[in-house]
Amino acid sequence: MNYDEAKNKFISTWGSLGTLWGINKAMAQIHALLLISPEPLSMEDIMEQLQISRGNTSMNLRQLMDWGIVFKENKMGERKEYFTSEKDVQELARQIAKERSRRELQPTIKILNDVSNIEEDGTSKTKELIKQTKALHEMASNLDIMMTKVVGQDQNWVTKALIKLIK
Amino acid sequence: MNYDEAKNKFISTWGSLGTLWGINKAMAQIHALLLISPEPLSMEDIMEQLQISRGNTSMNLRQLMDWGIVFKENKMGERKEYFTSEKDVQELARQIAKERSRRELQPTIKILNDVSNIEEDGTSKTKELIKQTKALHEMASNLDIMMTKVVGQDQNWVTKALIKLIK
DNA sequence: TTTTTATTTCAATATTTTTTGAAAGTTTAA
DNA sequence: TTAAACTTTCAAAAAATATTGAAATAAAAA
Repeated sequence: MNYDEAKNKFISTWGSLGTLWGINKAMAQIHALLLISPEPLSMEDIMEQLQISRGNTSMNLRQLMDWGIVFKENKMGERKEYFTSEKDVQELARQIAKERSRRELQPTIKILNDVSNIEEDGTSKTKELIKQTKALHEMASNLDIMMTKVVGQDQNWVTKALIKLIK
Repeated sequence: MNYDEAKNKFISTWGSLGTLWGINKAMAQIHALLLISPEPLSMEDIMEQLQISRGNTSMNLRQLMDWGIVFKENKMGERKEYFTSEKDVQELARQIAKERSRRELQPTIKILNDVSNIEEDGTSKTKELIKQTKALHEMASNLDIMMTKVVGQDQNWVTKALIKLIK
């Protein structure tokens, strides 16, 4: 496998993986491209390399910046904007975990809490609803703690310790 | 909030959360419904409660069974098939983690490994590709270990210990 | 066997999501 | 100013995905 094959394979894998996790293909591919690019890229560069339209590129770059994993850069003397990705994968994971927690997990936890606190009326269906949503609430809360705290902690203690602990 | 409101809220939340994680709405809603139902439900029951077609119900029930989180049950003397969900949320999480690992994470890890093993040619772009895919490979491998081993281990040691460790 | 009850399949349809591209907007340079 | 370089917006089009429903299949009862 040569460089170009490897690069394309990586970008397309990352792209289809993205859709599987609720991030669209273009967004995931732009991110992949920036992640492995040693130099910042302009919108033109990205459009050309991924064969996507200007509008698409603009919108998805914006979203990546909203996620806090892609940044604008200006080259002196140049009007054009350039973009780079967060290059430290540990920090990348931390940022993604933080955002997914904020956008999905925390709202869900809130709803599970509301639902599990309805009034007990003695019927089995109410009992079951309360029981299951309480259990999900506890699990989601634990997951939230893990996601926002474990990931991105210094690699050399929690993660490594944990993995040793379990192997 | 009364029972019906709470139930609907739970089902629709679970449904829209599903799409965000690569599981379609109907599938997630069927699962939610079964999860809080004290009794097994027939296809008719599900169709009626969620207002979805027979074909849709059949296909998504099949997928849920493929995921190993919904089971067929037969009531004696009855021809109809009934369905239940895995009720233990810990076991549910373990099963989902296992399947996602098998379907997504492991194939990705394999590709990251292939890509990160291309021949070093001294150029900065090749260096960067190798460096980043190696880092992602390591992270994905760690995540895979965590997902398949930590989750679903007896609640009262790993998870609790971990959470205490980090708080 | 034939009929009845229930489930599955899949082409057609509907819905949702993504992408495009051109017009409008913005910013710097002339 | 006006022009040039570049970016954003958004309605329309395209693509991807989910859903329907009726015909085919299966399995049990009459």
